Amino acid sequence: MSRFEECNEQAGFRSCNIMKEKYNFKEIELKWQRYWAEIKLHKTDADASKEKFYCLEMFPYPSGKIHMGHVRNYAIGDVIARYKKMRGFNVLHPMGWDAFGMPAENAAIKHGVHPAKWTYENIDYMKKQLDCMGLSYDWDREVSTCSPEYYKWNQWFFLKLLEKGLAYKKASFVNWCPSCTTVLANEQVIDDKCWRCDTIVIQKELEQWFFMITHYAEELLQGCDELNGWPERVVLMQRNWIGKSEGVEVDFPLDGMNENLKIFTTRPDTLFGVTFMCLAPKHPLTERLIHDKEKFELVKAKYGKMDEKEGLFTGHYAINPLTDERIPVYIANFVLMGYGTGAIMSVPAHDQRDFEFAKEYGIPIKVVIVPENRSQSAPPRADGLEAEMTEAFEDEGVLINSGQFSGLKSSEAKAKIIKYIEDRGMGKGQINYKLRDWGISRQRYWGTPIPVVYCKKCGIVSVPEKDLPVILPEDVKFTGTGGSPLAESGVFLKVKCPECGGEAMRETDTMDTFVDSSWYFVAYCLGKDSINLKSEIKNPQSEINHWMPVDQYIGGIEHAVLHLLYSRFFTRVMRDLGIVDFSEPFENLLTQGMVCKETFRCPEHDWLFPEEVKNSRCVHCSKEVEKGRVEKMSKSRKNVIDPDALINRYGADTMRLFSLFAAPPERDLEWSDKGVEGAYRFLNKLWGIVYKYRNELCVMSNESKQNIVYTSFITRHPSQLLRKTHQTIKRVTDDIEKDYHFNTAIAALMELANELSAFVPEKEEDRFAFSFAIKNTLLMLSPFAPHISEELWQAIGEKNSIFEHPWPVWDEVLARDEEVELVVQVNGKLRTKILVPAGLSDDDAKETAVREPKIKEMLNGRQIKKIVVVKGRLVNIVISER
RNA sequence: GCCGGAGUGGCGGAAUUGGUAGACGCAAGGGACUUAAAAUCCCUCGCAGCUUAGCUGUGUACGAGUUCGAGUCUCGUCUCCGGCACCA
Repeated sequence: MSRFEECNEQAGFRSCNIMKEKYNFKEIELKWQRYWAEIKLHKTDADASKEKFYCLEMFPYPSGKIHMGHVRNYAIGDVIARYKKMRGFNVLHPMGWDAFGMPAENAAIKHGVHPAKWTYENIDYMKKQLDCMGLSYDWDREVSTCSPEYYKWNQWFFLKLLEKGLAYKKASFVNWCPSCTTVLANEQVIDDKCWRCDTIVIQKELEQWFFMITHYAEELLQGCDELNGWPERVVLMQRNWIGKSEGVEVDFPLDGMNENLKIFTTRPDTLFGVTFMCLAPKHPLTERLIHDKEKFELVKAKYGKMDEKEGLFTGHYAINPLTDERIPVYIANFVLMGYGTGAIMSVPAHDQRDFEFAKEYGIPIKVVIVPENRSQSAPPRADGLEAEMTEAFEDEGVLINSGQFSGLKSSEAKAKIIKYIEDRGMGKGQINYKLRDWGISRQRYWGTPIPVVYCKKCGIVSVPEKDLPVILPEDVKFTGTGGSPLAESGVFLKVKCPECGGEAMRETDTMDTFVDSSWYFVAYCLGKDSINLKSEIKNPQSEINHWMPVDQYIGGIEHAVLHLLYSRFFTRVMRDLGIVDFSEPFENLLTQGMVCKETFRCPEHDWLFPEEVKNSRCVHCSKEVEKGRVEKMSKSRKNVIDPDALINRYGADTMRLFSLFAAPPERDLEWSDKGVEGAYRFLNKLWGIVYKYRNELCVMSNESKQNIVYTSFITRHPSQLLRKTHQTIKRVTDDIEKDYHFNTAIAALMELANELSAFVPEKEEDRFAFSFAIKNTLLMLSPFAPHISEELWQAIGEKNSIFEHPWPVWDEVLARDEEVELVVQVNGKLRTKILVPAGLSDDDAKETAVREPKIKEMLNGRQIKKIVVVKGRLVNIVISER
């Protein structure tokens, strides 16, 4: 007795084998979910005899309930996981919870419930929801980032980074959300607003912990070349975010002061065109240079305002080291302190911002670059000063008015000028990145405590490894009035210094939750209760190295920069710690599109839920509703569909099928209630076909167990249905393999089902073909709609789980059509189609086409210039015009 | 502004990579079954015209081009969506 049969017997799952007429999804979905759990169908262990496949979907934040975005994400992942399993891979398919975060704390403030309680209750509920979807997770590997067993390792990473000098503390201006009373990363600020609550973000100076991601900037950039399995646009966004630019740092001596002004430029070829210098308002030298305090405050206030250029002449001059010219020094609001040196050389002729500034303040504009082919326009003035320009010339070209470098092309000149500068000690070549170090401090409770203490005597002391985890205290009040709640906790705050034993205070900030999600994918490899990264260092039997990298990662495009970049950074840190032996965590990435729906708005009641609209009128006031555009489903617009309601009404299989059928995974999906009905109809139709022939199919299925008889039989009796089945296997397999185009795969299955429902098996070979077609339809449908496939599989007399059965293979010969439609064109225009035997030679095709009466008539009296044949498809006869 | 991506029926979307445009689904219209409705099944379905068993034009945002042949390739224009945005 097989393992499955045993389980069946015990659990009684297959004891009642009488098929019902009606498709009762509620009954069968529950039945199979229980069955799969019982036999631990989805449990995975490392198995050297099979090729591994790590299928991972981005884990959710346990906000309370799953939404359609999750449904789509996890349906896609589940199809891939189940398909790969049937293809013989040993598939790792885990799920967990990105469980730290602000909503839990907000709930605590609002409702007085502890974040832990709130979070774990949400996890319980959402886990049930995921199970109701029939997802094939190995729950034995579930992780929750808010558990001390997990966040201990965040703290461990922190200590390792601190040891390596890759974690440090500095005072810095941070993006501060007054509403969330916390710090935000640059990436969390969108259009000057908080990504979560849309409040305007202000600048505030705080002591912050940073991870030195810039240490890996170049490597993270180079690594982009290897991300062949990622969507190009995501790779591009990563590259842009890192933002490498090559140039030179040049020292401009300040006239009459024993001081240099260091600037960075990517255009050393324009150095002869410098007519002023600009400093950022926060540049360390500004305080010493300015006289007009009042005006300075104005400029400072306009820092970061994009629309206005505001400057202040300091009265000081710098010396251009190449020309010895005296250059006026300004303070300007548009110069950023955070990039380069915080000071720039300004070349108004060749930089639009400088140009606008120069016009405003009456500064000369000196042209030093001309287009390479500038013979047609007027020659530049000898002094290079240009009054007539209307905009800067920012392209590269040929140098003029540039001393010994005049006449050179920009590219050559850049190299030569950099060398000239370096040789004379005026500066040096320099590479800058836009990428900033990662500020990880958050003034919040519900996150990983940062494991350091502050001792009056010893200063910053890290918590010894043996004392990890530093656990979040329970005695915390959630008032919502600013600052870190941990600072209020008596038990937590006071601590003995690990070094001197004296009085010390704990760090009260917690870590950005992006730390949690930067390594969770390796935690799954180790399993729920055995996360121990330290023992993974140089471990020859490493489970992590066995399963990683992730073969297919699936998630939303919103993580194109943040999460993915941090994960790539952490993977390199883990590599340098000896935990992993690779650099890129995600081999292939699929970014699924958003789930969208039209919006409804009532003149009186504002946004309406779909169920609040009846016949285009508001159910509350009967006013006509305004139909808005199709937008991403969001609670604020109320254009949402509740997965629970959908499962209740149509079942998980229908919900999965529709969300996979309506659009290819990477594209946005527009929700359609009618479309869902279509998916439901399809499943009902299939149910009806199997029900109608259930008795014959059972007999067939048993007979077909004698494989040899079966195969030789169908080979001797090819039929249209058999051919269609083989063609469908080919199409579905190709569609899944080629970029996971599930929508067309499902369309092919619908076609086959249409053929099945029209088919009336009469002769014995018909019944064989029919049985074969049904079996394969179910096998191919099973990753998409697992419950109904498993149920019908049982109904046709199969004894084992359908997911134990390998994915079907097609036979090229049997898939081949006997007759093909030959398109006949005359001068590229379709004139007729004729049915011809497959494999017709080109000459025969030509002859057949020319002999066709209609074509013959058209050719009458004209000269055939040539005939193009596309084998088995088309004949194009090119004739002379009349 | 810069960098990407996209534009195909009433709608969601197909089209073997240069070879029948509109697969599959939805909606719509007609019919069958039914006392009736729902469900189900069958038929029609890009647009226009005609001498209407059919035929002829025309059609993949717009305009050119390459080719025997273009939704697909090239150039130009427009529109929409995303990312970055004073990065020197």
